[in-house]
Amino acid sequence: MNMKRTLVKEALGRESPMESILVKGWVRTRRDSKTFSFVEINDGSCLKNIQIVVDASLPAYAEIGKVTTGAAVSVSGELAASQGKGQKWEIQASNIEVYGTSDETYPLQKKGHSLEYLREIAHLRPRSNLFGCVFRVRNRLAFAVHQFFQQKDFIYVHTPLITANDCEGAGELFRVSSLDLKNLPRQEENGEIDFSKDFFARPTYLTVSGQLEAEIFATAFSNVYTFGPTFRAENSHTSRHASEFWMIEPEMAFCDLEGNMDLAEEIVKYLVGDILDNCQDDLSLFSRFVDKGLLDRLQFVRERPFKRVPYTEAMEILQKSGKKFEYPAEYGANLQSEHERFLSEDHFRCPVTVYDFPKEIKPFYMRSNDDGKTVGAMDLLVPKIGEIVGGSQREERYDVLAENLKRHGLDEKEYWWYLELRQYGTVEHSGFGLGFERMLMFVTGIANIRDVIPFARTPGNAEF
RNA sequence: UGCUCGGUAGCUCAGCGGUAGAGCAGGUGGCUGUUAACCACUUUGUCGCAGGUUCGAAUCCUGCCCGAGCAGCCA
Repeated sequence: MNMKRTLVKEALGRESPMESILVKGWVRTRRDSKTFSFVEINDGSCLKNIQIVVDASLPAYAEIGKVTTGAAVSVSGELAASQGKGQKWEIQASNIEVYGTSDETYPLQKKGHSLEYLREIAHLRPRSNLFGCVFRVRNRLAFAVHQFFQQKDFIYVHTPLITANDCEGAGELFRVSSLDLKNLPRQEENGEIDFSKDFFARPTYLTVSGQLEAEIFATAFSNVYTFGPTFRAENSHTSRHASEFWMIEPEMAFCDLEGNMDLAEEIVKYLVGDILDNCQDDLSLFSRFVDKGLLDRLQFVRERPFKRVPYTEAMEILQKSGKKFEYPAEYGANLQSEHERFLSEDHFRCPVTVYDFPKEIKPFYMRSNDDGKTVGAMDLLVPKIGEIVGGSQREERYDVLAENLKRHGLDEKEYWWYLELRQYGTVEHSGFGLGFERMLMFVTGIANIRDVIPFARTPGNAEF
């Protein structure tokens, strides 16, 4: 007979016992008694393990020595109310079969491990409690992103990962090439590398943003979003930067900066609320072991309105704060990490959207305001993490955009199609980038971006 | 890339000039409807690598490698 396997999540959520049940998973721990053993099994479907009672009178008990932490097993038996405290259900085993054994060298012993150590065993850490929670929440968060936009009839667009755009000013790029590094073709005139011989007949890179292409789709579908990987070759060693990360980039036609800020705040609240409603068990582990204030902060973010403040006013707040900053808060300067943290953690004590930044510190595509000094940019800052959203209203006026390209030293010809969007049926439009991993850090309380990515890519690290 | 901190048993860490320790994990025995089980006993080390100082270096110095934090860049 072929019995259907039941997931641990489903078994533990049962209202009634089951005469026969089959579960499969990995052994977390075993406790032996004289006449029976307790075995706890986890299959990743939820944080909790299911307790198996294996009586010494069973034929299979002869093999109980193989049922060690880390082993893959299959258990059949009866789902019954537990006689002990601590769990509602347990399985009285009639048979237990070991698929793959494990031994004392198994790196994930049933003791707390440091995050740094677990990072070094990225092939096994998903089997730990903490990372099980992280990646279940990651899954749910990705689902919620799509749900949010689909409910609003945004069109999901797949923008290219390989791009010829190298001058967005957004950090270093990874080059994509199929040229033989040991035998590079050279231009006769100047000896420089001849990229016309390369695969795409031009220099190409991994994308740092799908925004420009998303703008194309927004001027056809009105409301669109991208959700995919992006790449930055910056040599950053911080807890919030990775070389490969996922970004969510909505782009909306017929939408100004205010509508853009509305959407940014709405999605942050929505995602927080969705995780609060659907990942309670996982969140409870984070709030116990990672960040005691997590649940309060998430509730707060879901319920309370965010603050909104123009850049100029933000600078005044920083100047009047009397606080000594390493980098002085002066008009024309970028908001430093310490400034962002002061605004969201000390002054407003909630998420803050700063908008209307000096044009000198922002990219060419942002829309010039009538004051001639600022552009319609916005950053959404959250406590502990800082910038989680960065966006702007895009310059939709052909002449102004062409002038901006010139001012930034960029070649109009390279942006011919971007300019043509302003030549044919141009319209005000806006969008932003939401860092998926930063959102996940915010929602889980995990402090290091390397611990919310299954296999993190950072400078010098791409093993798994 | 700059500054700071760190690398000692499988893991977490103590030792900081006199020749290597604890807790946990593992092993053995006992006990128990147990639940990060408990009790007793017990195994384990190129002290990151390479030089140097010293009678003697895990300990001090130099270089290198690796990791972490902060800053810049940004999401």
